[in-house]
Amino acid sequence: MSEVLDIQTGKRELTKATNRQTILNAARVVFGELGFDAATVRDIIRRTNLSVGAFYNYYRSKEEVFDALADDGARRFRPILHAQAAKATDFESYLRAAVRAYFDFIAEEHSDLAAFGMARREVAHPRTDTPEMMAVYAEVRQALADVLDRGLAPKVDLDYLATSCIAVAREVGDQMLIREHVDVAGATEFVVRLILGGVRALPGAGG
Amino acid sequence: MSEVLDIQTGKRELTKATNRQTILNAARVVFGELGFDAATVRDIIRRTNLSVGAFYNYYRSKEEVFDALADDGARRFRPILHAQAAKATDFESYLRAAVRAYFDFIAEEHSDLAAFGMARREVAHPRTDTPEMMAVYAEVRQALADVLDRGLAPKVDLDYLATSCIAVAREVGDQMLIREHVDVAGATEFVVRLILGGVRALPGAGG
Amino acid sequence: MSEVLDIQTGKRELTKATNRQTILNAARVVFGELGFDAATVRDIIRRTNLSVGAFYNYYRSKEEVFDALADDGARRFRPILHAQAAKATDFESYLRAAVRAYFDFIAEEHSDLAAFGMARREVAHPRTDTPEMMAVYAEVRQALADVLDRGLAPKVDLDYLATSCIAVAREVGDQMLIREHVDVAGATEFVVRLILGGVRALPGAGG
Amino acid sequence: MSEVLDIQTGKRELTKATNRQTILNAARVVFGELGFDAATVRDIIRRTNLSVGAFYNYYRSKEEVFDALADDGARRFRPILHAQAAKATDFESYLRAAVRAYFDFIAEEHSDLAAFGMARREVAHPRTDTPEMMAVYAEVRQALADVLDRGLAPKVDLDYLATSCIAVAREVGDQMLIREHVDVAGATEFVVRLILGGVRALPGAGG
DNA sequence: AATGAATGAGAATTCATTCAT
DNA sequence: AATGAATGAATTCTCATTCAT
Repeated sequence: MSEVLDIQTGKRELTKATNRQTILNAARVVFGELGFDAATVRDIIRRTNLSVGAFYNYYRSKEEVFDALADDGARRFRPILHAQAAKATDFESYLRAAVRAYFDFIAEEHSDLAAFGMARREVAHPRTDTPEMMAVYAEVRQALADVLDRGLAPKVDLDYLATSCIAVAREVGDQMLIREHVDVAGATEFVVRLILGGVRALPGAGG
Repeated sequence: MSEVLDIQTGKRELTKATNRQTILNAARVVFGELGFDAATVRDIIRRTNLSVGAFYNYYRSKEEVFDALADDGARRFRPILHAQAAKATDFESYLRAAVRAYFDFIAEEHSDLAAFGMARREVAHPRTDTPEMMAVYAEVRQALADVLDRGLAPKVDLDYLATSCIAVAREVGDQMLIREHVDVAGATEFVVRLILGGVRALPGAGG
Repeated sequence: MSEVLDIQTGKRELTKATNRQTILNAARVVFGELGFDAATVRDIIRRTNLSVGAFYNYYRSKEEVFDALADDGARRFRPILHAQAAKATDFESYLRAAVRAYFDFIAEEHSDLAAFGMARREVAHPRTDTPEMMAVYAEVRQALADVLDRGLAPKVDLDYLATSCIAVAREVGDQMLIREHVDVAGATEFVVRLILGGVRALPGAGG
Repeated sequence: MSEVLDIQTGKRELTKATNRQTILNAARVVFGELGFDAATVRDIIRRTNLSVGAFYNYYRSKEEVFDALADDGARRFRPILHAQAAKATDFESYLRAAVRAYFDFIAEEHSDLAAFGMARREVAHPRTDTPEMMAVYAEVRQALADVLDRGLAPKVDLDYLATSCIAVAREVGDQMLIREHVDVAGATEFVVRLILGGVRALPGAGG
């Protein structure tokens, strides 16, 4: 009987995990399309087979899914980023690895969503920041700051630079995803060259 | 009768044009603080001497003020941008002029808002973009794209580049405004060098 | 024109006052029938010509109407009670005056409601305490305690006695209202005799 | 299988009857604390080892537990009351016996609840009546009415009187329970004297 | 025009009850 | 029987927009 229970419990647990993820996926799309404020809980559950009540079985509030989304993204991306960072020997290799990891991450994310039959629609008042991505930005920002902090002359404005790198990666990443053929390698190369060239041109930079 | 009222109340009756502008100013502040969704019409009129009813005499909807604000920004910024562009002789001088114009614009905007005594309150999910600024981004993006289109080797990915330039200017601009001393010249220099250096490093770029 | 405005304003103010009272009256009935928890805002506004929105124009929450109701009752009954108390020379005359005032008050209240075409229905889980009445009880309790405090031997348990008097007046009052012919004089006489006789029989009481 | 479970878990499986009682006990506490409306089924089962599903195996609805609780109280109290009534020879002895039995009952009930470690939390609109106690009131009311009906002159208003007696017993009972030292004898004496004295003073009463 | 109360659709959230396991 | 996730109607409250004055 305990075996039977295990199987039953196993099914239950599986369903629960699946539902949690289903809601999270739907929320990612909806927040991405509409932004936090405009997105309603009903918008989210409409994209699932679940009921309003089920939503609240899994998340205590709209805010909580939002946060869970951020956690989810950060949790999945952080190890990837760290692994790449460990292998890097200089700024260029770090930058290339980080950007590549980020583009791979969002490309995979993107195709996951696409597999769900979800197309990113254009919206009247665009808010493309998923909390997930915001968490990823924070990660990248910190890592960049760490590396830049060690390798660059003190005259470089670190905040400006970190923020610029993030911004470029983010925007080019979005552009990349919009295109028919998602070319991760090409986008990575573009960003790396642009940033490296730019950094070398900054006053006080080693180059 | 309005004359009678003027005399009685002792203050000049606001003209129609003035009222439109009053609402627009209030809306700029409120949308900047709360974003489109969270901002309510009552939030806006609370910052004026007008009534909800008056709001709807001047604008047909909340959305319409939002759009009007965007138009207003674009309309005010376009001549500035064009004037700078006219003086520019090469990509560097154009870039510097455009970025400088943009930073001047947002710095002025910023001090206007500050003059309203706005203590930017904590907001759950902060939105710093007024529709006005968003419109300005669009202007700059277009101008940059035009110039880049003419001046660069065909191999450069124009979308990526324009997008990157805007992103950098926008993010550095936000950083600049956050700081105690708003240093337009310094921020401009940073952005120009970064982008120029980066562009030169791109494959197919002239040099 | 100011005259016109006055009239208009006058009408406006009148409507507002009327609406406030309308909601209060409806709330009195609904809370009386269903109790605070079971009563819904929609139950209340259903008994008026107003909309949900109007409810929230006048009261910020369900709780606020509840409190307003208590205030209203206390505010209207307190002066009546005090006037009667002032004329009283001994415990009997005070008691009679107070009980009479209370019965007059609830009888009038009752006929007001009846005039609105509202009949007190029986309910599954009876909650007859209107916040209004609760406030009145508090008033009476205090007054009784004051009088008893002065006139009775210290051995009498004041809390028990005050509470008992209130309870008797309250319950007999409810019975009185249920009957076809509302006989305020008869009910008053019953209560006064019962309590007076009872008090004299208590140990330590003067009688 | 339940045997297997018993052995495995090391505790005796609760029988159906026990479960019913467990739920009833939990419900008594919860309804006492929160009242019918505010109490949720989950509040009730949270105080047991059972599940929501089990709740509905034993009772068809929240309302049904409420009623069962009332039945339970009435059923437990009726024999006590009747036993006392049997011994009574006149109105005074009956009254004393009935009041005493009632106070004993609620005192016991009260200490049961206290034994649950219940720190009667602050509740917005406190409800001290369990349905059980309400049923007991009804019992007493009926018994009193029966006796009064036989023993008093026809001029006495029976409804008023029965209602008054109940009201006094109920309120004094509540007061009694609030106090540090629960003095059943003292409270009984107070109520009996008050009512007896009062009854004798009524017009048409024998005394 | 200006006013601000009225409207009511729609949002987030709760909870009694059902039902698959 | 027991379990607890799923359901969705119902609740409180908000706010863009309308409209009588």
